[in-house]
Amino acid sequence: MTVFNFDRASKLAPAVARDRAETSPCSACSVRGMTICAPLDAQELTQISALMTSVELAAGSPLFDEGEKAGNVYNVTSGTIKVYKLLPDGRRQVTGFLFAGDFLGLAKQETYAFSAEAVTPCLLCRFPRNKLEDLMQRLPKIEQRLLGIASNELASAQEQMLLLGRKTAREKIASFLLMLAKRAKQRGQAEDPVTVPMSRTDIGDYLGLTTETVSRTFTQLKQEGIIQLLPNHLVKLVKRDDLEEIAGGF
Amino acid sequence: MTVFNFDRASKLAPAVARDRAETSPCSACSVRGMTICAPLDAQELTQISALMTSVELAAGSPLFDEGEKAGNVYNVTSGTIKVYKLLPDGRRQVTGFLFAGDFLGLAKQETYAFSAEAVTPCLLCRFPRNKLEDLMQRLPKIEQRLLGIASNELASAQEQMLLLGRKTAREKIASFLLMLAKRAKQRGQAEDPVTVPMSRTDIGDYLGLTTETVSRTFTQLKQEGIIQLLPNHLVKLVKRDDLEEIAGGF
DNA sequence: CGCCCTCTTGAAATTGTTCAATAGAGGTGG
DNA sequence: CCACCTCTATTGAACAATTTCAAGAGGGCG
Repeated sequence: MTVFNFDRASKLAPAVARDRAETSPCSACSVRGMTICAPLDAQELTQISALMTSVELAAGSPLFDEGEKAGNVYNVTSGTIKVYKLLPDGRRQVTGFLFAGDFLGLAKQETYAFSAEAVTPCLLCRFPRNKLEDLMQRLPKIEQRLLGIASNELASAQEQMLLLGRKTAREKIASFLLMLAKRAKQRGQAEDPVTVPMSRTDIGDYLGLTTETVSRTFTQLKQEGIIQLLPNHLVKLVKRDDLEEIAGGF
Repeated sequence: MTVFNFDRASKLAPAVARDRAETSPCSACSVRGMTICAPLDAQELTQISALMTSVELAAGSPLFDEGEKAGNVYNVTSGTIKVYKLLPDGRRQVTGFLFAGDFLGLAKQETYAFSAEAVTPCLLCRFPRNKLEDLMQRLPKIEQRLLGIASNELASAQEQMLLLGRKTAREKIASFLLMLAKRAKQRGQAEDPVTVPMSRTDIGDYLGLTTETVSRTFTQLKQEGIIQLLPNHLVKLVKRDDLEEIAGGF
């Protein structure tokens, strides 16, 4: 079994890493075009894949914790990861959700600035940071790509600050659903009945709301016929225009 | 007059740019060590300074607006800049304040993702983006530096999301004052009577609060003897430990 | 089939906002 | 140099959105 089969992961053991022997397994990677590997040719892929270890995570398993030594960076190949920060008393802010193709672990400092945990079963590619840095010296394309990724994340972070600081609960939920739809589309997945794999608590911690408010707002939108709550974590965006209107230009 | 005299700017015309003739004016730059120029030697400084134009901004003058073509990047050499996003109905989120030594204008996309405006009179170094990108090809050190800056900004952005999503007004104000003090210290300025150059409205728009709440919270902290509000936008952090306690691990 | 965890719903409480008025500070011109 | 004017900051009271506390319903997994 190759680790590059997606969306079939079930009954995964937590945080199992396995060595890889195949030559350039990356050539079969379905998310290659979206991530740090995108600008590399076949020969360079072989080089980077030599550094890579694949990691499986069961739903709910931690990938790393804030403050831990930042030894690795990751690429999500399937599943959903949440990234969060905690206050001393336990209040949590989810600062992002990561899906197939997303990059994770950028840290200028020696330690991670946030914790990361699997929301669903996940597959990731892991790269030791020091080795990747060595490779970057020889392949500046990677560094350029990383800078591009960081710029995009910075723009998203600002969008999220606008949401957290200035939007109402209703606007937050609308923005959130549209964001999920947009990102699903980007990675070639269905965007209309959009998959919402995370719990109400996670959504609340992402949007700066309580679970109750998230739940109430979903119900409200449902009763207005703007969305439908389907089984299997699916949400149908019945009146997408209304959602866009509510979200306020996201 | 060199543009590298700081803190004396007064009666500035808005957005005046002037060509520069001196060779490597950067050698006298007081913020060089903190910015993209940090890793460059004298000869490389000459190269980068050849691309540079200096810009003066009067307090309240815009530097650029969200959506505008992102033609330049900037380095703040003195003064305070605010960076913000707007909702269609005018609600504003200030996503950051920039001080001497800070870098501004990173944009993967063709257009700026935010607006920037001077809070106080400012001096900046301006670099055309395309020319800087050419130079980066030859001097990968710059790109590395930029990636480092972006990583730091990303970490700050996540800290700010935690603040916006999960902290109370009191905690937000405490965190804000400590952040200002910390950054003043970093650039070698007084950190105890800390300078708070921005208006209550700007602070509110940064912290996701109204001016009234900002004002009330300042008053409350003052009455508890935790801070003192001095003239000239100065705030004395009388009980810094209490502030740290209130801020909750920032 | 039943248990447990998540989600939903309700009512009360609270934080922060909104609306409104006053006080203060900085800048201008006489 | 002082008085005035305007913009910003402060303070108060009523209001509203969201949270908190509490209970019940639903759904998935063993």
